[in-house]
Amino acid sequence: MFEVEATDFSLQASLTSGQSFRWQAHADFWCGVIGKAVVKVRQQEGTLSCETSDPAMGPLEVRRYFALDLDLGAILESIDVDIQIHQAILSHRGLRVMRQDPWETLASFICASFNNIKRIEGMIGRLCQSYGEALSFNGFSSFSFPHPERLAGISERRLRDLGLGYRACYLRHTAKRVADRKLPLDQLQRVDYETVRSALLGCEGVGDKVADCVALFGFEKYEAFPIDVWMERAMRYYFRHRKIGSRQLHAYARRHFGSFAGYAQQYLYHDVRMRRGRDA
DNA sequence: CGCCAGGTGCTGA
DNA sequence: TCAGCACATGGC
Repeated sequence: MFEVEATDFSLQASLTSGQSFRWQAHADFWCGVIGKAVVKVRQQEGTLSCETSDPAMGPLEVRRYFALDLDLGAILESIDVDIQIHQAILSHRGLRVMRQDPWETLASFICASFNNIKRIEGMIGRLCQSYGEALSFNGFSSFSFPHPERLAGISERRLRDLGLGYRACYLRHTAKRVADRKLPLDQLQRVDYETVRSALLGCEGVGDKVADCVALFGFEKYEAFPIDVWMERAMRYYFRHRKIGSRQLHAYARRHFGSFAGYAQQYLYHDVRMRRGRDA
């Protein structure tokens, strides 16, 4: 058991804002998996109390995962440029874009396309249960996210049996590309947004939106601005009646919000979803 | 039952 | 370049 100082942070908002799919809420804590570590986290005001199955998962790693090292105040100030985003910031202050594993993020958001969060969680849960490593900790059992090498060897049929639908072949194809190092995820860590984005677009099942999600949640590319159906709703605020292409919508968002547009996106996304009732 | 969900790929103009 | 369409599945 260890504690991590976490000021200007909302565990609840961060974990319910649709960036991750594997954390489960309990009475007064959250349970999830980071890498190979089962992690129990409880937030009491400015402190996170953590318990974990893996000694390699310490305060530094938790701090990194939840991006507690970033100056959220400065980021929010930079994107606080209109009334809509201002309201979203007031409502969800403390929401942070987490630093998730690139492969898990890529695989997860391929599954997320044209789908709802409830079902995405179910699909990914079954994927981990079937092909991940069993993990346990204090009565909690869970699974690691399966490696690309493992998923590359699973037939499309088996993946479809998990309920992945037509995404099964996309996931299999992408797992192969990563396993064969045609898509070297570890080398993408320090290249710029456009390079990450175009590399990801080479995968089947990865279009503009998925590439932006992976760039933002898996590669810390804060200028990425994923636009899904919820974000299109939020963006109507800026373009009332004018019909506008998604390409221009994207360009506008990046100009309007600046280099942390991805943070603005996450606040707006969470806000519009909370208002209109979760999931459909 | 019809509609919707953190879209993408393919086709034809 | 862009609209129109098919694609699986489960919750509401």
